[in-house]
Amino acid sequence: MERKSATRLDIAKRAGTSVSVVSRALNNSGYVAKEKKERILRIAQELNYAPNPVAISLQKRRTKQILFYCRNVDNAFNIQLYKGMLTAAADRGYLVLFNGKVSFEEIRNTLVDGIIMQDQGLAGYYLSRYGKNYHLPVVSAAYGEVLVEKTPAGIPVVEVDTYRVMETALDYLERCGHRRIAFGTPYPAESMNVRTAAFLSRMRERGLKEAGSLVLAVSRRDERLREDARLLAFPEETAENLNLVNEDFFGKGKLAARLFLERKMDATAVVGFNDEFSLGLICGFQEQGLRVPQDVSVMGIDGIGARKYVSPLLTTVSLFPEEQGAMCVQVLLDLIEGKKIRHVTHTGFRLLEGESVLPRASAAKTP
Amino acid sequence: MERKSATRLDIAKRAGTSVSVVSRALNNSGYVAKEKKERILRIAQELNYAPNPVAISLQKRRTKQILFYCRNVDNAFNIQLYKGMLTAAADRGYLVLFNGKVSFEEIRNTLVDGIIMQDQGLAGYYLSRYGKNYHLPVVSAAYGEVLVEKTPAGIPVVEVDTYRVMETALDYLERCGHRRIAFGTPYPAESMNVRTAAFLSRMRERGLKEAGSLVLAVSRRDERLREDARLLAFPEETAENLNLVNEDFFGKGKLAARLFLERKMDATAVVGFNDEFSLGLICGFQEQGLRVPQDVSVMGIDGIGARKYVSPLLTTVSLFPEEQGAMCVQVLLDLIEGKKIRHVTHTGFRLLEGESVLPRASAAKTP
DNA sequence: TTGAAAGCGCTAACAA
DNA sequence: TTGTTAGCGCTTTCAA
Repeated sequence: MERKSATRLDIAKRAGTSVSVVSRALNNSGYVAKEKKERILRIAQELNYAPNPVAISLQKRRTKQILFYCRNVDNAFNIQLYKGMLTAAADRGYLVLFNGKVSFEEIRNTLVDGIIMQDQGLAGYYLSRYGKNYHLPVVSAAYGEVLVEKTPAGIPVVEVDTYRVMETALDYLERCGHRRIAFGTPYPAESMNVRTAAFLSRMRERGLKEAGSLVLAVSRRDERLREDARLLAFPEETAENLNLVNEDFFGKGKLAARLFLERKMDATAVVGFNDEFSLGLICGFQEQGLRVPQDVSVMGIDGIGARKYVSPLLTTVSLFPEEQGAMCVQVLLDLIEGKKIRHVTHTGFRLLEGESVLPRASAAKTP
Repeated sequence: MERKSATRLDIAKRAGTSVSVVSRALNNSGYVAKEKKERILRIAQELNYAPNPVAISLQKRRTKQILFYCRNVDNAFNIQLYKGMLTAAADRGYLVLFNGKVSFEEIRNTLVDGIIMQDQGLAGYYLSRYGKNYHLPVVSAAYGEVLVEKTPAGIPVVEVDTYRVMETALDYLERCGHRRIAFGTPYPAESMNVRTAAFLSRMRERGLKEAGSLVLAVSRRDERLREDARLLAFPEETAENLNLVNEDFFGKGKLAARLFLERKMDATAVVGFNDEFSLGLICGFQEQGLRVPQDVSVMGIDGIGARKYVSPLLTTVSLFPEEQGAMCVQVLLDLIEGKKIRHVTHTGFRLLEGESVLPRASAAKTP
C-alpha cells in the first residue's frame, strides 16, 4: 500500500549525479547542464517522484499553510469568511486550514505558519492563556458579539466599524419613515455586546432617552456573570464551553418575534443582531400572523447567502464577509512575511436593499 | 517579531545534558532520571519552548492532518460533511484541512497524510489524471450528481444507496396517497445522474412506462456532451471548470417550479434532486401562487440544516451528511494506518417528516 | 540511565 | 557547473 516513494537521492543515484544537482534541476534554480537536467526530469518521471512537502517545510521553516481557528462551523458568516480566506490565501500560495475542534494546546501541533481567530473573544482568551508567548503570528476577525473595550494588545484585528454599520441601518429605516425602531439580540440585556452598544449609543445620540426599552433581548444570564462585562470578553472558565456553543440565532430570532408581541413593543421596525436572527424574526412574525414588511419591518446585519431562502428578501447591511476573510489573510501573511501591518484594519460594508422594510407614508423624500 | 523559538538542543545545553534525554523527558518516554526530568521541564518552561511539529512530522513520516478536497464551499451538504469529518478526525488525533481552490498539482504540496474527495466525479478525474500514481491515500464521498458505472477502481468510496433512498421517498409519497410523482433535477435530461436514474428505475419497476415524462429537468447540455455519459463522470477538459461551478440549486429549483406550471405537469408531488433545489421549488411555487403542500407536495433529499429557514418545513430523506463525513474519515485513516478497508462503504439515511407533503384523502392506511 | 550518532528529505553555501 | 557539506528540529537505536 504505502510504497515508499522515491527521494531526490534515488534520482541522483540513477542519474549518476548528486542530490544538489537534482534539486536544482527539479526546482529550476541554479546551474545545471541542459542534458543532465532533462535526464533528471525523465528519471523523476519514471520513478514517479513527488517531493516531500514536509521536508521542504522543515528546511524553509515555512509551511505555506495557515489556520482559521473557528469554533462555529454552522455560522454562515464564518463559512463566508473562510471562503474569502481560501481565495486570498491561494493567491499568495497559501492554504487555509479550518479547525475549531482542537484545543489551544493542540493548535501548536498544527503544521501552519499562523492563525486567524474567529473573533476577539477567542483571540482574547488565547492571549490571556499564553500571554505573548505564542509562537505563531495571530490575527483576529471580529464579530461584535463580545464587547472588547480595547482590542487585545498584540493581536491585530480585522473588523468593521460597527457603529457606522448600525448608523447605516438606522438611517435607512428613518429614511423609510420609521421612527420607533427596536433592536433584537439573542444575548441577554446585561451582557453588552458591540452591536447592542452601537444601537444604544446611536439612539441616545438622537435624543432617545429610553433606548434601552427598545432592546429586544432574548435570554438572561446568570447573576454571577452580570458584574463584569470583561468576563464575557475573556471568559476564563467558560472558554472551553465555546466549543459546544452552537448558537441558534434563527431559533432565537423566532422566539424574539414572539416576545415582541408579548411585550407589545412599540416599534414599526426591528433591526436584528445579525441576518440569521433576522430571518428567524421574519419566520416568527409570519407564524404569529404578522406580515413582513406590511405589519412590521425587519432588517439584518451581515449579508449572508442564506438570505435568499426566505421571502420577503431581507434588507441588510452587508459586511462582505468574504472580503473581511480575505483581509484577515492579507494581514496575517504580511505579519508572517515580516511586513508592517496595522493593528486595526477596517473593512467595508454596504446597505443591501431587499423587501423586508416598508417605506412608510411619512417617509422623508430622499435628499 | 519572529524571534526564533528554542529547540531541544537549547534546553539540553542549559540543562547540561543531551537532546535525546530532553526528548525523552518531554515525550514522557524512555528512561530519564526523575530529577533531571524536572529540571528539563522547568527549563523548557522558562525558555517558553514549543516543539516544532514539522520536524516531528518529517521524522515520523506522518503529519496527522488530512485534506478534504472540496470545490464547493457553498453547498451546505459539503459543509455538513466537513463538520462530521472534523469531529471524527479529532477523535483520532487528526486535523482536517479544507480546500478546493488548489489544483491537483498543488494538492501534492499539502502537508497531509491523505485526501478525501468531495465526490466521485472529482475522484475519478484525479484518478484519470494520475493513474494509480498518487502518493497519498485517497477516499471519496459521493453525491450522486454524476453517474459512475463502476466506482473508480482504487479509490474507496463512502456513499449512500441512492436507489433505496429514492425508494424511501417514493414509498412515503405513495403512502400519503400520491400517485403521479415528478422528479425535479437541476441537470439536463440527457446527463444522467444517479438520483435521476434511481427515480426512473424505481418508477419503471412499478410499471410506469413513461416515467421519463415525469422528470422535470431544468437546463440542457450541449449536443456534443450528449453521447457519452462518462464524459460527465470523468470530464477531461472541463474538470478545471469545476472550480468555478457554483451550482445554484436553489435558483434552479425556483426555475423548475415555473417550468412545472408551464409544462402543465400532471403530478401532485415533486421530489427534488436535493434539499436546496427543493427549497427553491417551494419558493418558486409560492411565488407562482401555489400553496405547498395543499396544491403541490414537495420532498427533498439530503437533510441539510438550511431546511429550517423555509416554511413549510421540508420533508426529506436525510443522508446524515455528518455521519457520512465521519465515515470518510474513518475509512481514510484506516487506509493510512494500513488497516483493511472495504472498497465501498454504505452510510445510513432516514425519512425526516416535515410539512411539505400533503396526506391525500386517498392515502392508504399505514400497514 | 545516558548520550552519540544516524537519519527523515530537502536546501543552500561554498569549494572545487 | 558540480558535488560536498552542514544543517532544519526531532526520534530512535545502540553502545556505553
